Amino acid sequence: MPTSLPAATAARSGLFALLDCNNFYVSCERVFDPSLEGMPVVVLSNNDGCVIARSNEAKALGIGMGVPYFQVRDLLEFHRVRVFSSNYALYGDMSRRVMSLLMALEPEVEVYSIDEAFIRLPVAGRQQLVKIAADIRRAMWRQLGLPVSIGLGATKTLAKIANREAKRDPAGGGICCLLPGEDHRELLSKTLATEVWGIGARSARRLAAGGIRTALDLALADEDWVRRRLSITAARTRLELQGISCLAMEETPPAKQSIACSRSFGLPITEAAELKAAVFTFLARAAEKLRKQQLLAGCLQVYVGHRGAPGERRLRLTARTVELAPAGADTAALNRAAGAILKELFQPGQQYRKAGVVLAGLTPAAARQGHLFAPQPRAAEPLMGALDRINRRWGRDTIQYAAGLARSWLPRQARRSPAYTTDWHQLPVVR
DNA sequence: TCTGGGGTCCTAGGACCC
DNA sequence: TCTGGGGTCCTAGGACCC
Repeated sequence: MPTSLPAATAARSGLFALLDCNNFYVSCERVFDPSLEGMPVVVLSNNDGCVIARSNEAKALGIGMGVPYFQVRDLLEFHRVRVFSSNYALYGDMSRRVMSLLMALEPEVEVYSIDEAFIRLPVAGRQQLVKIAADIRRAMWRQLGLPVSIGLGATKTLAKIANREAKRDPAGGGICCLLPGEDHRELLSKTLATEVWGIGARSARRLAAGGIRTALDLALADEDWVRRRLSITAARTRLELQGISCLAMEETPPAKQSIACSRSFGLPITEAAELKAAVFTFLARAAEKLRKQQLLAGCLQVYVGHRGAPGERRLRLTARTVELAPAGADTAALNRAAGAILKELFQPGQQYRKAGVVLAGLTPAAARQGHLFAPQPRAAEPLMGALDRINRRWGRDTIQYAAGLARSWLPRQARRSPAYTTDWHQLPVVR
């Protein structure tokens, strides 16, 4: 086993920075409601199911990430924590603003998630790099009102670790640089293996079985052992921790391989017509995304979630997949296929709690394949184009298929804030 | 009573072929 | 009684991410 880290090789390849918006959903709520500043705030997942974002004040109260809402409801009430249902119209729009501002400041940007982006930076002195990061932070705060943290490293994985440290240690001013040639062993030894990007609970258990508990342990572990006992992915992570970059920037997002839409229901559903209405609504959304990306779907999966055997806590999913020949993006044709699947899946008396659709086998619409036996589906194109334009102009579901109208399945959203930035009728009013 | 949603990638195992 | 081996493709399920 090697006892020291290999010399950093970043001079050739430059540096990675990771920008991460602090407590993003909470920060979005705070932008439009300053009374939330300094207060404990949490944001719930869809259906008000569990806690998915917490302000620092809420974290300090011991409210965990992902805990079911009902388990902490009393605690939240006791501490007068402000609770919000998730408002993806708002978060998605704020995310677009973050990313376009960042792209205006920096030439090489990879949007990694709704609240994170990697930035490629040239190798430079610490002072110069800190100034670049500080300028980005200041711009995000002044122009959008959002606090962000920035971590720098020779690899994406090290930039992730630097970012955690930037959040943890306020002395760094929201910035942490792990520069090539410097000794990061202390920070790596304080970072648990589970906290490393790409190492989940299961991998961490396997690593622990081999005596590997920290990021430093993993960086120094035997390559073959990691490769054999875990995976090629973990072996890459090991190299990344050593400062050897294996994960490149992806500035243009790769073409989607699947498009999905699913929801948990606010209340259990027992009627076939209600279940169908839910599935048709999800399909309308998925098909709209499909057409927006100018893709065709080659297969459709529909699944429904219901309670399993008595005593089984987890939701059980039942699914059917059909091939679509020819591939298409016509909502009416997808509805017909979904309707046929639902006839097979539906069981009277069953209580359904969730449903979803997945469009897969995606191909570019421009490369449409002819089909020997089925009629060409192009007739639907003008109709779908008009439908999308009207719904974009006048709001989602202005026009929809009648079988999708029933709304008994709608998720719970008891505490949602207004769509401040994406709906004229919900603009904040200044008095 | 009440536990999200949208993705990607890896692996193992079986089918199939020569 | 004797019963290959290696490669590819596909799929389901799991792990992981935010």
